[in-house]
Amino acid sequence: MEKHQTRLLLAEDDRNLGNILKNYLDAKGYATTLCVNGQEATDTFSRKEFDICILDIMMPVKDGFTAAAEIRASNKKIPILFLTAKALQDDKLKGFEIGADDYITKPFSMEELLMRMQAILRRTDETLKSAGADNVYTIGIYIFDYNRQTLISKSKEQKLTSKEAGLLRLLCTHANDVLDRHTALKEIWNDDSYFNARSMDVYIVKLRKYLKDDPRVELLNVHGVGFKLVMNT
Amino acid sequence: MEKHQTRLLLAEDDRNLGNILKNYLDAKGYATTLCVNGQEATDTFSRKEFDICILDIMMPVKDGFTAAAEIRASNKKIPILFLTAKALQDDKLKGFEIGADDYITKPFSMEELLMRMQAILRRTDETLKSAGADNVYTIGIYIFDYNRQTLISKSKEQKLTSKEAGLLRLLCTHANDVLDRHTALKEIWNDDSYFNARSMDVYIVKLRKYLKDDPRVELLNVHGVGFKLVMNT
DNA sequence: TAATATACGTTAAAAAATGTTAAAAGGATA
DNA sequence: TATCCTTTTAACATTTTTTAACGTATATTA
Repeated sequence: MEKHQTRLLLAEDDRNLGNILKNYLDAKGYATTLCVNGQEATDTFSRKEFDICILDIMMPVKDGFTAAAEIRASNKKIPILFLTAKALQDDKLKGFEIGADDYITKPFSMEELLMRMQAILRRTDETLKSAGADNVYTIGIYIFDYNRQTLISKSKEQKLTSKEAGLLRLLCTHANDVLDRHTALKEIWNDDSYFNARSMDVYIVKLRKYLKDDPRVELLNVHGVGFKLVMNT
Repeated sequence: MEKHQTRLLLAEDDRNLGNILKNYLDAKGYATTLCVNGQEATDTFSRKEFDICILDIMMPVKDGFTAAAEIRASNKKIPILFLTAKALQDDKLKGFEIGADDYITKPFSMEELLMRMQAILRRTDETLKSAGADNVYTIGIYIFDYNRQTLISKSKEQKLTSKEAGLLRLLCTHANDVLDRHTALKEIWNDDSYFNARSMDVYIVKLRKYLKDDPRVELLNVHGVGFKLVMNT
C-alpha cells in the first residue's frame, strides 16, 4: 500500500557539489545515497537496492564509466545517468554505449537534472504512473478508490463525482497536513478565483457528509489557509 | 509477428537540416517521415502510426511545444524528443513538463541524436509492444480487436462500427486515465463541434452497453473534461 | 471589547454537462 | 428504388457543477 521512495545512488567526488545535489534531491523526495568515488559506488550498489544511478565520470580510485559498466553487468535494467564536465563527443558516445540513459554536462541546473531523471523514471517505473498507480486510500472506516470514484464503507458504497474524487484525493495526499486553498483550486479548478473558492467550500461540505459515519475522521478548516483531513488512529 | 522498422516522425522547418537528418536516420534503418511544421506533424501523426517523434521547437504555423502537447494528448506513451537552437532553461523545463523524453540543443552531432534516441527506445520498445500489441486490447473479460472491429467475450461476439472501434481504441490507449473530449473529437470526428460532441455522448452510451457484462470495467465521465476507461485493481 | 471585515458553513436554485432513447439523415449495396 | 446499416440530430431526463443568499465563526482594529 505504501508507495516507496525512489532510491537514488549518487556518485560525485566534489564534496561540495555532491552535498548540494544530495540535499536538493532529498528535498525533492528521493532517498539519496552519496558516494565519493566509483569504488564506493559499486560497493554500495552491490549491498543495497536502488532505482536509478547518477554517476560523475571523473572520480578518483574508480571512474564513472568503469563503475557504470560494473553496475550494468549486475543489473541490466537500472537507469544510469552520467554527470560530467567533459563535453567531449567520444565520451558522450562511450557513455551511451555502456547503456546510459542520459548524459548531462556541467554546468547544469538542478531543475534540469531533476527533469531528466523524471523523464527516465516515467518510462521505467511502470507501476508508479500507469498500471498500478496507487490511487486507493484508507480513510478511517472508508476505502476511497480514486480511479473508480467510489468511497466504500461496510454500510454503503458512495459514488463520487469527478470533482469530489479529485478534491478528496488531494486531501488524502496531504493527510494530517494542511492542503492550501490556492493549491487545491489550481489543481482541480485550474483557476483560483472567488467563485471557484466558494464552489470548493460547497464540495468540502459534501465530503464532510460522506465521511460523517466515522467520528475519528475530520475535515478541518484552517482559517485563511485551507483544509486538513485528520485521521486519528 | 515480424519486427517492424521503427517509424519516426521528424518535424523540422529547416529543409536543409531536415533532409540531412532524414537521410541519416533512414540510412540507420528508421522509417522517417519528414514534416516541415507543427501542423503537418500533428496531421501526419493522427493519420499514421509512429514509434517516436523528434520535433523542432521553433516552426512556422504551429510550434513544436504545441504539436507535442497535442500528440501527447492523443498518445500518452509515445517518446517525444525536442530539437532546438533555444538553450533557454525555461524552454527546457517546459519541454520536459509536456512529457518530453529528451531535449537536444543545436548544434548537436547526428551520432548523439541517434544515441539519445536509442537510449529512449531501449526503455520503451518492450512496453509499447506489450501495451498496444497490434491494436488488440484486453478489457476485463473482453478482447477488443481494433483491426477486425470486434469485441469478444465468452458469451458473445459483438461487431463494432468504425466509429465505435475508433473511440474504444482511443479509450484503451488512455486506459485508467482521462481521454480529453477535444482530443477524441479531433481524432475521430476531425472537428470539435457541439453536435459532434453530442454524437460522441451517444457512442459512449453504446460502448457502456457493450461493456456492461464485466462490472470491473467502467467507462466514467470526468465532468467537463472527458471520459476514463477504468479496468484494474 | 465592540465594531467591522473577512472567511467559512449551509442550503437551495440556476446553469451547464451528460445520459438516454428514438427518429431523421446519409451512404452503400442488391 | 428498396433495404440495411451507420451516423447524426432532436428531445427530454438526470446529474454535476456553479452561483446566490443568508447564517455563523474567526480575525482585526479602533
